[in-house]
Amino acid sequence: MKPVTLKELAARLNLSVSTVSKALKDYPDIGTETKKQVRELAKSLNYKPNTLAVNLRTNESKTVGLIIPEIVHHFFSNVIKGIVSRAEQRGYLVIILQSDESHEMEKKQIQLLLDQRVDGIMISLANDTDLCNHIKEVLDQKTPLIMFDKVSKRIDCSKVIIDDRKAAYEATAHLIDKGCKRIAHFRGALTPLNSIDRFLGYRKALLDHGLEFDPSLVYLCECGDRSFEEGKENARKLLEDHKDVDGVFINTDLVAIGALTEFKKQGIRVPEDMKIVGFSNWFMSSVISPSLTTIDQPGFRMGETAFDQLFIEIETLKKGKKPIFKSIELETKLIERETTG
Amino acid sequence: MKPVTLKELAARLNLSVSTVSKALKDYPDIGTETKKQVRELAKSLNYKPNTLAVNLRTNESKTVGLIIPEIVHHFFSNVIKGIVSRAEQRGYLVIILQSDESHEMEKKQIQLLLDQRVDGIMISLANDTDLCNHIKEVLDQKTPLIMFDKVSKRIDCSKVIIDDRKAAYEATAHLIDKGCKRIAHFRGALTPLNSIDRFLGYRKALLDHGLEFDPSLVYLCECGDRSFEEGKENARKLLEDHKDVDGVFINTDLVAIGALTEFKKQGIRVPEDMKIVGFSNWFMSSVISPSLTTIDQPGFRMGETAFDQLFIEIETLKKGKKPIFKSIELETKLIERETTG
DNA sequence: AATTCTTACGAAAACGGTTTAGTTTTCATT
DNA sequence: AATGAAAACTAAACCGTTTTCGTAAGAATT
Repeated sequence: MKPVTLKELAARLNLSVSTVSKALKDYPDIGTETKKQVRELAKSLNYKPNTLAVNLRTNESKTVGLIIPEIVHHFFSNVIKGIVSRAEQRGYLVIILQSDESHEMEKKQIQLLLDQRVDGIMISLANDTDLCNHIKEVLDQKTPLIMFDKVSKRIDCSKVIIDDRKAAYEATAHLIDKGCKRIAHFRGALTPLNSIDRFLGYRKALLDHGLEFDPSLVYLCECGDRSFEEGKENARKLLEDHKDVDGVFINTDLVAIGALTEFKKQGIRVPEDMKIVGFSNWFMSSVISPSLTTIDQPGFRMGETAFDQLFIEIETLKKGKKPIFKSIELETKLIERETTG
Repeated sequence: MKPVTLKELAARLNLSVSTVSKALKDYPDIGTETKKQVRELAKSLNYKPNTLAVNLRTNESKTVGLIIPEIVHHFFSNVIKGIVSRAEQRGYLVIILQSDESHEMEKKQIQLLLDQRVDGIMISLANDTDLCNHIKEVLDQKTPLIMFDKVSKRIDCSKVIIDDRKAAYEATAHLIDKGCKRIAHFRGALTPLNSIDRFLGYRKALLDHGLEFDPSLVYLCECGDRSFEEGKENARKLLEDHKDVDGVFINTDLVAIGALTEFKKQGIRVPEDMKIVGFSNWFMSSVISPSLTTIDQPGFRMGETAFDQLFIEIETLKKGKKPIFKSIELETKLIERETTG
């Protein structure tokens, strides 16, 4: 019941292991008749090369690693899907690890992947990661690395991102276009580059359009498990603090939907009295009523792009060349729906 | 810049490769002084055993495969999370593949995983899978296999499931308890065992409680991408066809939320005029208004359990024993909320 | 007839560990 | 002095491929 090996094929055909190996790989120095025999026997015995041996010999594992902060998350699961689908096309397998937004975990997992000799690593950083020494080690080992979504400026590697600042600018400008005069912002956590940039885009849009930037109109939310509740709470506070607000740009759709729920509950008419723009284009956003205007954040495509770039770098490295690091910026798109109708 | 090998350590210490190997693995026949030296050098040179070589020699890869129909799915991403977390604790890595609900894909991916020599496989079947020859091959190769959620009776292996029939019975009985006299059911696709069992549980509950089973009250939905819309459509049809229905048990929360949305839109009061029970306990269900009564389907725990069982079987097999196949049934729980309040 | 070219195959090293089966040295036992 | 056992180490096989470097036989060239 042992799996068939080259050795066994060779023995049965009275050939050497090397001849059999070459025959199967279509080397030019093997006779056509021999090749035919070898192939037939291989097929009939259902021979499959032992990947473990091939990996050792060729020094590549045909697997890549993926580290994300949280698996159960609409955006990230789309990223996973994009990566997995592209990897499969190229004959690569994907190992997934979840950092749980913990810097310590991230460190361990990078070690795990390096120990496993993966051919490349893709990572979206945990919120609490700012020191990136553990990441540097990846580059030291010449293992190709792609950062996506939550990246660090301090690391010299390829990145796949969106222009959060520009997208947020567009979202806010859209509210202004639609006639909003006093626009609030529910921002994300303080450390991630993402939410900082979205905040900056929001502020710049205000100033560029001659509106005052009022820090008291900026509300914080962690955007974790309690996103929906945070949206409601922030909406409640906003209505208490500021009667004159007529628009709000919100860091994440789920928070936005929470806020929308609260607005409706309190009898605020959306979009007449209050316009809302979210971020991420979660599928529920198109389905609720009123449907949510939002920024489309292309998770699936980000995954695809990240893997494609990783693949390029793996191939380049195999040829002994030095890969060129790229920062790829994916287009976001404002999706106009009823909350700004 | 080459990674450090045993050979190099041996050369530096004037020892043989085998001594170094044993020293690092704490064999009893190596002197304490030698062990100390070896370990110190290994640490200072940052020696890491080459997993590829270890894998070949020990004939295990310390990786397991996971095949699911769809990654971007709340239930499955919870399963993934459960599996990944448990695997990591045990020093295993998880390779993820998505079958896209396609039997053909499933076949290819199983081959991929077997070729990769994973130590075990976990799978939730695609909807269109009924012939399971491709699965049999896994067992032929003595690769441990766990089926979860969508399983097949035809395969003799360990399974992790819930009692869909019982859960559906409980859901329906709850509606009856709350005074419903005429209860509809939005069922899932026709082939998966899951939705069949939920349907059967629904019917049995009706009959056991002296209510008539009326096939025209059963509506079909695919429960794919269009779930929400399907919920709305089915709700619309239901209201047209049957004025007297006062309760509905729905195959999936997302469909239920769609239906709820439609009911509200048409001025049907929930729960006064219409009571609803969903299935899966999606996080949105607790957050919408009125919040949705549902059956909690423990995705995370299912993932954990599936891996735990896989781990047991891998270990058993390593010892040369034959694993005992178990069918593990996880508890579901009725979560009472406002739609049956 | 001697030389060179092809053609078709095989031997063996290599990948980097693990493990079995020795081997040598030392020391205690009879 | 002969025997035995324990301690500490090594040689070598092995896992299953890949690939380099030969080599033998026959064909073609001079």
